[in-house]
Amino acid sequence: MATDPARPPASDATAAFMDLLVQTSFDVIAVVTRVGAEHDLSLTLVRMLGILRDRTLTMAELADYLGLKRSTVSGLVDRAERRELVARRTSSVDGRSVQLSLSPKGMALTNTASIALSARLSPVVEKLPGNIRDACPSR
Amino acid sequence: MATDPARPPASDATAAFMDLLVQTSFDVIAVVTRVGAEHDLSLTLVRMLGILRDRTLTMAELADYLGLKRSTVSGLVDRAERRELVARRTSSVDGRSVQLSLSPKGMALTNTASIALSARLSPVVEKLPGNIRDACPSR
DNA sequence: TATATTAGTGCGTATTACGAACTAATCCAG
DNA sequence: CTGGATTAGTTCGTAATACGCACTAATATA
Repeated sequence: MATDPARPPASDATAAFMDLLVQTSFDVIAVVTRVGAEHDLSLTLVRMLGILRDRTLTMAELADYLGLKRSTVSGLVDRAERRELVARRTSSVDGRSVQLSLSPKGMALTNTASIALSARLSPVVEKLPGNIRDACPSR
Repeated sequence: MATDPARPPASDATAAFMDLLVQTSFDVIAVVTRVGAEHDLSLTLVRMLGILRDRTLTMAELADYLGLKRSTVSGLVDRAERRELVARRTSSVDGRSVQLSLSPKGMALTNTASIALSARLSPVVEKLPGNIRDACPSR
């Protein structure tokens, strides 16, 4: 779960903040990965569903969002489509491009996983130093 | 651990904070992945080097740190060893177990990548809302 | 209209990850 | 002190992820 909080030169406070940022990020991603796995979703699939939650995108756009190559996304969408989480629809405007969107099933799964995630994330938030946690807008 | 009794219950604002946390984490991991890739290191390899930076571990211990199975770590270490980033040494205490440590080459690469990472992380920090960024020391 | 360009797909390969089966070393009961 | 259980790691087979390259089909442009 964790690269270690290797103590950086104590003089550089910015480096310490960076370390906290990286460490926290690894923790968060570990939680996302675990919650995803409990719903049979890889980290990449979680990201994909999260992105498609509010939009309809072409393959190329999705690849850009994910920072992946089109051939990679093609296979990703293949598997998601086989599981009926997303649907491909040929664009009516451009016969080459594909409009991707969440299926009802995909939407439901995304919502379920998202709720589970919030619950599991609180321990990570609790671990944050007070001054950062205080920036949490709930007060 | 214990929630401050004066603190109001979780709200939409907390959910927004969680979203920021997850989004920022994905951004950070993306940077780590990219910087890693520039040094021919996968995200998992980066984590592994980060962990081994300050310690010597057995395969089982490393697997625990990474949250991976031993068989997975075995292959990971195989490839890292082939690249002479880490060294396996049979424990003198227990003939079954292996002591893993960074090689000089692995240590050098870890330091190089770590410096590159700090530089590349600032844009992510810049993107944070002001009140959280203000919690960054030295600012 | 002929030729680029663009959108996606399919293929071969490497890495990452898992579980199950295996080997070797150590531990422990009797 | 010996033989069965445990423990540490490895190996193997499989699936998902990711890449680059070569390809098809559709659109754009010269």
